[in-house]
Amino acid sequence: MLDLPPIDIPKAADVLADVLREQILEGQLGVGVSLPSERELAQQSGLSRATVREALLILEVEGLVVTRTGRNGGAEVMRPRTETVQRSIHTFIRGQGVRLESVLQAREAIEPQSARLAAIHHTQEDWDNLLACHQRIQVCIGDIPAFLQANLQWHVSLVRASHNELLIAFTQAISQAVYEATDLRGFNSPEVRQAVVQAHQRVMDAIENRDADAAWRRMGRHVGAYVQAVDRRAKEEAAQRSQRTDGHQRKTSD
Amino acid sequence: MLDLPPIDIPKAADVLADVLREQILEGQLGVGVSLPSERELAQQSGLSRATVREALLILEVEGLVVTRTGRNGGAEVMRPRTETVQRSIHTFIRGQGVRLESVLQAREAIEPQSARLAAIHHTQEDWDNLLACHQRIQVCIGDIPAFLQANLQWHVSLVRASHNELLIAFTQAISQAVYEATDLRGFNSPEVRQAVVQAHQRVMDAIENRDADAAWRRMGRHVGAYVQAVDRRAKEEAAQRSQRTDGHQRKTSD
DNA sequence: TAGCTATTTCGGTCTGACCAAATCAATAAT
DNA sequence: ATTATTGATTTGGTCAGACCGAAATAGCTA
Repeated sequence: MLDLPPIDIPKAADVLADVLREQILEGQLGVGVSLPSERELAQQSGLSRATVREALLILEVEGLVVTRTGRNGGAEVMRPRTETVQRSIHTFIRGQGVRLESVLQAREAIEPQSARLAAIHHTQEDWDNLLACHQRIQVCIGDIPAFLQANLQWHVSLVRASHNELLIAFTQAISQAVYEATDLRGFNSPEVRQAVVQAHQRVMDAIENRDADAAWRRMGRHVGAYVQAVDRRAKEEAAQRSQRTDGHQRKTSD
Repeated sequence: MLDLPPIDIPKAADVLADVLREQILEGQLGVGVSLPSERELAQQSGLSRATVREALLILEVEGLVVTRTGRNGGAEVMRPRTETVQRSIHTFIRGQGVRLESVLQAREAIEPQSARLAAIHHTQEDWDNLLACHQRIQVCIGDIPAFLQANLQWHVSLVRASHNELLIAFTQAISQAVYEATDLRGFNSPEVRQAVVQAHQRVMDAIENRDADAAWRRMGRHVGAYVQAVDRRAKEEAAQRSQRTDGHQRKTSD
């Protein structure tokens, strides 16, 4: 008796999407090139228009094409943008219920290296952006939500200066998650916010001097301090939940 | 004269996808729950079945549902898997033409932190997997492709031991890209491969002793050495390309 | 009871139609 | 001659209805 392993019949739309994706990634279909119209693709592939539409939709969700309507519309090949990766990571974090602790650990890995590379590769424009963010933070130091928003932008600006697309995509996704999960009360005290500004200043000094090691070290301390602060708050709240209000308050710093 | 800003008419399928996605991520539709059939969703939403199918396809590409055929089939809610993030990053790297240099820089950021966390959080099972990979590498040390494949698995096993889903997803995507872009000639000499094994051994010693700092430091040196080796090869080839065959050969070492 | 077949309920695919948006070309007004 | 207007054309977006194949269930038979 023949014992066949389970055979998977791929869907027609998936097959077509695979073919087109490969052609795009292989470079045979350059950025900006317009694919044939759906009706023509259907005729060429021998599939129905509905199936062709499914394949194109897959590529669109993957960020490989944009489709415009109207005459001379259709699917146009595009570069995958960082936003696509960002969306995917963000969905993963939400759907998987990734804890803030894990997100911060990833940030602890990525941002020091980003600072290091920024010190080496930053341009004048990068520096101007970073400086603008730094000043915006100081202006907003009294408005906690605005402060956090500006803080996020500072981190993104910094990693942009690294000119490493992967780190940029990772950081944007992670920063957004951190921002959304941040407990505002952690920034209640003005001293904490002032400490953040000073830490940023130290990192920026290193970057301006193109001192890669110092930038790396100081950024590591900065994000590390944040992790510890969150850790401390979590423990405090756990202690409060267990009703043992021992009455002594630790001071949050940096 | 009225001056209207351009208004965007969202596609029906996108709107439906947004609604369903939000319900899934919000937790109102738990993992494993089956959505109504396409025909029923069409009736409830007042849209056509084709539009409903489009919305479900979007969610499927995003890794939020799986759809099975047959009676009692349909779209079932699932957790986004690391594979989804992996695919997205992999597409980004290929489509954007991210240089190996940039990928290695990202790896340089992620893997030392992974080793650090692995030293802290690894279980017996993690350790067994890591050891198995380590031994497989030594068995395959004469077969360069198999060696590289086993090497990749060692790195993935290590980051798995960190129990940080984000770092795991990042590393899987990055390692795959590194593997695909690796120039086999860089591992021509047995000394290089032996050095890799020894570096792994040192990292594993630190992990076994739960020495987080040592694991972090040694992993940093290991991937840093890899970056430098690739750098050196790139410079050599650049020199060769510029026709200045100066006849003196540098020796590659880890 | 065990095993087989028919039925039912699904998604996957196809056909063909119509609508809305974007473009282009021909025409009319200045 | 140039500009404004208008209609035709192309193309994606949506819809309706049909059929097929896969999978679970119900019912029938041995």
